[in-house]
Amino acid sequence: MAAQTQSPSAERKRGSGAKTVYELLRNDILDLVLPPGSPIDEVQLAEHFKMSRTPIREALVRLAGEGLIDTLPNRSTMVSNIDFLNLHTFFDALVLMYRVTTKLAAQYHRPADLLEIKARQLEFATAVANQDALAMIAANAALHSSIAEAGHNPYFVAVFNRILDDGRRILRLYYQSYGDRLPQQFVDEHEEIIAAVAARDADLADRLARIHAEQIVEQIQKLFARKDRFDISL
Amino acid sequence: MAAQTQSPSAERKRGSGAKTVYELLRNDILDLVLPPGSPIDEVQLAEHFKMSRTPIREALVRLAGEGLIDTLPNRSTMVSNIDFLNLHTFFDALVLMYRVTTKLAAQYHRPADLLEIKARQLEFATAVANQDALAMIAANAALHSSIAEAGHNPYFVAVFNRILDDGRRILRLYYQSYGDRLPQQFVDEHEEIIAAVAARDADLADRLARIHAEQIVEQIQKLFARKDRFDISL
DNA sequence: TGTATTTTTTTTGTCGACAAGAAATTGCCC
DNA sequence: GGGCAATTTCTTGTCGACAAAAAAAATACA
Repeated sequence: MAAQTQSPSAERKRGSGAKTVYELLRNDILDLVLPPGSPIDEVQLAEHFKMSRTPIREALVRLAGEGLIDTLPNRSTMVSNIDFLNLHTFFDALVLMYRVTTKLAAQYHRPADLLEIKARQLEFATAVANQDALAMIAANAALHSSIAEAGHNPYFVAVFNRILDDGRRILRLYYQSYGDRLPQQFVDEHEEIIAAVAARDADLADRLARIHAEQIVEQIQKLFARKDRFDISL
Repeated sequence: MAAQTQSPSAERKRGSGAKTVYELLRNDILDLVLPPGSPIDEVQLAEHFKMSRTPIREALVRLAGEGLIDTLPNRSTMVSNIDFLNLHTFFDALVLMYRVTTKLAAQYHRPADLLEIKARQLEFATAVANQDALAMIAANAALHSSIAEAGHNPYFVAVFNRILDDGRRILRLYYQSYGDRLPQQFVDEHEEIIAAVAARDADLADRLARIHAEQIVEQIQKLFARKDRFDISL
């Protein structure tokens, strides 16, 4: 029923089947092309991508492992819901992981990491300049993910990526369009954080990350408050 | 080649195939019945469990998602290695997550959580009394996992479980037998932590968790130092 | 008309088979 | 005897088909 994005390429290589389906579905879920609750039909996906159900199934198992889809035994599977009732757990995790990963990045980053981080920051700034909300959200997540990678702690990288994924969905839900000047402020704050990381100033990086994270939390809460005033349906 | 534990039950229900294989393999990996590097053969597992390769495959995909096995494209898959060169990342994550989850448990636990925690603590004490190292390791992980659950933050629960899984493997590697008096000390420390959680004293819980975690880290480092003296092969 | 029961439909879980990729083996040439 | 190419073997990735479970629809009965 829901029209997926990409067209199925003419010829697929062996082993690429599950991977491509996984990545496309994942992006559609995170960008809310497939909003929470959307039914996921194996046969439909199979004929859409012109492959058998087996690789589709593998992609779904992976997505279920990441908590992006829910599978009822023997029955339907659908895009997982966002738990708005417990947003504070999301905020707690977001702030702490922003701080920890940024601090570790300041301590343990290597030259190549900085190049990656700066490339991501450039993408973010470009998205802001283009007023492309969707690209901005994705680029922001990618930037902070690259900072986490620079900390070289696989445990923190894994959680943080999961948190950022949920953040992408939540932000996408409320960022229809934005005329605010906040994005530019975020660009500036990112620059400060990157400078602290590059200078290996762990304490400063921690402090800046905390401020940045709390500002994001505050911003999301504001968006929610505004939204709540408009629709009472939830 | 490697002899798995459980015998394949006579009749399996629909939908239980992948789940049982997943759980059995998982336990064998965490208890080092299947040590790092062990080859995982799909057909062999299939005939051992008397089912087709499909459910086996699903179990393997899940395990790969958790990082417990590595899959070479088009080629063999094997139990993932433990990264001894970067143990400090493990220690960093362990200490922080011990602290955070225990603190949150003190703040947000509900009555049912405490019952669960105490049941786990009892299991741990029993394993210590029985001098059953393997059971002790598993019970210790289960106890701290239940404390994390009491914090009701799914992000932290997920990472922490992953950390505890790796911890099970690492500890199993060095705990052939232990005559030390440490286990009893751990029992006592657990009691203190649980009391702090029950009293909703977040700061005390944090402090106790930190001490406990750092002691565990120290203990592991000692084991490693001793081990290193004996075998030079690594 | 409302409810319980049977039947049909829909979707998943499992199976056996086949083909592609990569390693191991063999054969060939020097 | 050693190095290189062709071949075989071995494992995985993919396919189409079938059967079990659960929901939906249809039927029977009060």
